[in-house]
Amino acid sequence: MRFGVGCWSSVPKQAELQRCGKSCRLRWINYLRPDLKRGSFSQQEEELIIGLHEILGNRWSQIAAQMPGRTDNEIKNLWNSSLKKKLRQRGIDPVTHKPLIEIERPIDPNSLNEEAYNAPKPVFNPFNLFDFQMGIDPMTDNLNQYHQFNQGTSFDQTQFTTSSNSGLSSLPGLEFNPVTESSSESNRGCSVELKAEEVFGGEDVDWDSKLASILHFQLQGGKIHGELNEQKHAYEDLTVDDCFGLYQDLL
DNA sequence: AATGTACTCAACCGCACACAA
DNA sequence: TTTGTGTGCGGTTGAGTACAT
Repeated sequence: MRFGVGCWSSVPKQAELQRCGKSCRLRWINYLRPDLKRGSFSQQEEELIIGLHEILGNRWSQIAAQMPGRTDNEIKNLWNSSLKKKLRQRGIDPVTHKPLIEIERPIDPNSLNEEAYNAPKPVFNPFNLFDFQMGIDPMTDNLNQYHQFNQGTSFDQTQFTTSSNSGLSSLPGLEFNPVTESSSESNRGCSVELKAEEVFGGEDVDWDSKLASILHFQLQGGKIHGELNEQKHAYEDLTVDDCFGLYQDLL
């Protein structure tokens, strides 16, 4: 309080504490900060977390950034202890946010063998991909991502390479906010600015077109490398359902 | 009352990144 | 370019507590 939030490694020295700076920082962020909300989460807050998680995944710090007075640790604990269970009770898969009935579909004996069928399936989260694509041109740089995608393996988003953001700004319905303050960790690697009302479908948000744009964009990544050349004209004017259908076909 | 189980929450750990030297 | 340091994030752990048996 006396010297402001700054060099945490100096805090235990100044205060003569038997703690490391990292531990002091954590204690401040999760407990001592005066702007923290106390008490349990309201129903509204829980629904907001579910909505944000659907879009952001386990990016607790980014979720917390949308909820003043709540910490990432607090939200993470709530999710793991309570919200995951609530979603399952509602018949929703907490990882994909899709109905469980879609995931637990019966085995088709004419397709894959049972072992292959039961193997973990990659989860496609277009927003996750998109999050890492700020300042990236996957049309030219993310061939590796596309191959992983095409092989049905999990995505390794760390393998995205950076170059320009050409091509991104032309996508309809999407706004970009390239990060400029490198010191701001809450902004690191991220980019889609999110408002709570948008998560709940504010009137101005057209999620259908956003999703369609993102999925269309991913599929174009394949088209440009020739793998899907024969279908290249089919990607004009895709709907969300079309895109998800194509994605499933690719898997 | 004793024991087992489920749950919550603060804290720890390992890793990644930014930045300065 | 390399290395060391500081910092933040997400996954995980373990102590404490409430409740059931």
